[in-house]
Amino acid sequence: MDWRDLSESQPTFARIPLRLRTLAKTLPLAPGQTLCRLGDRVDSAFAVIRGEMRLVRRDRNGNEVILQRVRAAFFAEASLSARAYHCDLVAAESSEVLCFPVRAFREALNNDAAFRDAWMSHLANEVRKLRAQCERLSLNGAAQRVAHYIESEGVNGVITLSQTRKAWAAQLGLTHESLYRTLRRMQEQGVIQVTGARITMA
Amino acid sequence: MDWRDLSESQPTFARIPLRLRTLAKTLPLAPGQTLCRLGDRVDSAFAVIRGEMRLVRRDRNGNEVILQRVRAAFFAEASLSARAYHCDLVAAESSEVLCFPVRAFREALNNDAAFRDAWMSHLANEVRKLRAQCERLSLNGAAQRVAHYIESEGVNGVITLSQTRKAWAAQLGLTHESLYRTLRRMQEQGVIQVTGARITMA
DNA sequence: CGTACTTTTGAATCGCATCAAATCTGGTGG
DNA sequence: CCACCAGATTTGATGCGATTCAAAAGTACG
Repeated sequence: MDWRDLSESQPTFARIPLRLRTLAKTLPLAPGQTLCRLGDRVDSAFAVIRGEMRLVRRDRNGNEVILQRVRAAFFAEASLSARAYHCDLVAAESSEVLCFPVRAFREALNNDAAFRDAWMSHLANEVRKLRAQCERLSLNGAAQRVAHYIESEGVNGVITLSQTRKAWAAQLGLTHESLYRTLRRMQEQGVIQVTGARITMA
Repeated sequence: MDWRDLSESQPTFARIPLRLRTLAKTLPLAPGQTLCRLGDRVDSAFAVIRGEMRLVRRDRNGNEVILQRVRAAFFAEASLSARAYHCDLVAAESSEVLCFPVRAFREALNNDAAFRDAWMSHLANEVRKLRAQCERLSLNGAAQRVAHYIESEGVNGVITLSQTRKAWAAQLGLTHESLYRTLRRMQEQGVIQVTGARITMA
């Protein structure tokens, strides 16, 4: 996963103005390395281009509470309109993060209408996806979650998975064992039809 | 819940330019009434001011799949940058919806910098809240979800609930019975301290 | 060809949902 | 002021389904 790959999954990237692009710095991070801490003054906007970043807080016993895990995406978008970061940003594994100077980022949003539109539509799209995801995760029953995923992420009851089933299971908030069994059961009952990476609601 | 209440929970409302405000229309909806359908041309941006709206799709058997439930908030934000709505918008109960002409809304975003900033920060904030919510819902164990909620939504391990516990349970993806039992157990184990609506991590 | 990872199946366990019912609460109208 | 009602809160008993641990078979890649 590099800048180029990211441009495909995150179309917003293609709209980043050249000037802002030249100001971006790629920062390699070792596993466990901290990018910044709660309370630090916001000076950069970030995107993960390789690996996984975690937004964490610590309770008074020092236990980590994971607020978010991020792969191949912008993160901490809200810090653009904040003074200080509201949590720690830590690399979960060996990762690479793209850093944009926040001042230049804000200016670009103000001056470049195309970039701004892309950014707003990126945010709105995230909101839509995340709300669907929340709705899905609050369903109980693995089968219901699978059906919801196909209906909401697929096209006309058909979906082609672009990830392993193990990763899909994690996204659905299930163990991979549960997902495998559920898919088999649903297929047996004729609710879905599985052909490789292609799944169809019957 | 009316326009005034909404302004408190949704600060974005205060930033809506006067001109756009005068163009807004309040639309009462009966339970089950459809506001618009998948494929309809986008002509309005919406906010629920009373009741509950649902964004739904139907599978080929006609079963409703709820993509989102919305109370007291903007919804279908992504339709601002779309041609057509991507799902049905239906009132779950007797509701009131604020409708903004989408053209005027887009113009306001382009011309009014303060409104635009408020809107972007609204969206970014939604993204942050929703990502935390997803992370929470993918935890298993009621106690973990409660702890996560207090750590991420509270301040320094303390939270004052502004809703009934039943509603909180729903938000956590639990039955209210589970939540009551979990709170009692956590209190017995000294993990939290409950004082009315105020809950403190020990 | 070996290694790492995914996919698949099995068995045991545990926690949450579910159903049921009692109590408590705030708000309404008599 | 009290009776009453709707909804929230609380506790109990039961069953199902997901997790967990274990292990085997399949698959991609160097």
